[in-house]
Formats: sequence, structure tokens, C-alpha cells
Amino acid sequence: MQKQNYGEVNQLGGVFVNGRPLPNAIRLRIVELAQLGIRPCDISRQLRVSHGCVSKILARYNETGSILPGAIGGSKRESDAERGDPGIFAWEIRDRLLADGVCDKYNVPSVSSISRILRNKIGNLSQPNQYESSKQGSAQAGLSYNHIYPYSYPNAMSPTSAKMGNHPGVPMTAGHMSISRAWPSAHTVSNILGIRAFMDSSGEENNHFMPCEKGLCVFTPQL
DNA sequence: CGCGTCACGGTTGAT
DNA sequence: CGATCAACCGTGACG
Repeated sequence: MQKQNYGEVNQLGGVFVNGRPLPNAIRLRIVELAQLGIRPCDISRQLRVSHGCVSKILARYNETGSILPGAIGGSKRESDAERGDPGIFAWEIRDRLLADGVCDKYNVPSVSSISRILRNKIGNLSQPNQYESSKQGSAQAGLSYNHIYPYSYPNAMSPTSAKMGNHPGVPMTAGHMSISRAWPSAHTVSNILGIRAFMDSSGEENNHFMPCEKGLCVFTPQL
């Protein structure tokens, strides 16, 4: 796996790992600052992230409403959509909202609300409605747990931005940062049914950044 | 000077 | 099991 993959340092002084997405906290921070009206160039300088990356993340967020990186790896020779599976379901959106940190479990919209809005918006949504209850139990038992991101970041995050990343409340092993985990980027239902591992709900205490009603608005414009 | 875009070198993960 | 390969990653540079 990671052969002692310490982060490299870009020209702005920021730590990054080549080939790997930025930590989720930094992504969230980028979007946060952008919504506060900070200009992308200032965000780039402040977070020590290349402006190309800031632009990319912001553009993605504005388009999809998601902060997360795309699904890395895997052969997508035939996408599930072409095999007849619809792309996404209401409960999947709900899970996604939780996973993104857009909503917490107290203000996340109900599945029926999302479903109604979706149907209102799309119209001809075929709903095979395979609402299996086996998803949670079996998947959690059978599959391995969330692969924690194997980021072996040293503690050498930027010393100026040290206040955002380090939460003493979050259980954090010495070598691993547990704030970033494997986000299942949830392509299809079968995918979600296969992967059901995220959000151990141990670190959701960090809702001090009150994220993005905008993300929710993307999915549920009428709520 | 800001920012959109892309080649580059890299990693990942399903097939 | 290992190899393949298409997806994505952020940086850096160009325009």
C-alpha cells in the first residue's frame, strides 16, 4: 500500500499527496470560505492549495453540490445505469447528505420528502423500489469496515491552519487521521448495497462549521 | 493579477 | 492471485 507516502509540499507551502485527493476538511474549508465571499485566489493562498485545485473543487461543488472527490479507481467498463439500474435513489441522497456533512442526522430531510421532490423534478422516474432492509445489517456484518484513508500524513500540516484539522475529541490514531475516510461515491443502488460503510458517527461533533444549506438546496430546492 | 483549463505524474480499484 | 486499465487526484504552467 502506501510505501511511506509522506506528503509533498507544493509551491505555496501546503502539504499534499500526489495522486490522492485533498483531505475532506480542506475541501470543506474551501467551499466554506468561498461561501463567505472570499475570493478563490485568497482561498488558495490561505489554505495553501493550488488555485487550479480550488477552481476545480469549487466548480464541482457548484455543479454537483458535492464536496467529495470523485470515485477513484475501478473499472467502469459498463456503467450500472446502462444495465438498467437508475443512478440514484432518495435514500441514497439522504445518506449522501449525511456523508458529505451537508446535513446531520437531525436536519436531514426524510426519504419521502426527497423522493417527492425528485419525482416532481424528474417526472418519469422509474421506481423499482427495492427498499431492502438487509442493506444495513448484512453489509455491515459481511463487508469490511470503512477503509480509513491510508493517509500517513505527518503532523506537518500547515502550522497556520493547525486549528482546523486537529480535534482532540476525534479519536485519532497516531499515524492516521480519521477525519478523512473512504467516501463511497455511490454510483448506483447496487453500489450502495454493496458498500455500506461510512459515518461511524464518532466525529460528527464538529458541526461548528454549519455547512452549506446550499448543498441541500441543490437536492431539495423546495424544502 | 485572477482564474479557467490542461498536461503531467501519480494512485486507486473493479475487471 | 497478479496484471491491466480507465477512472480520478492536485500541482504547475499556460493563456
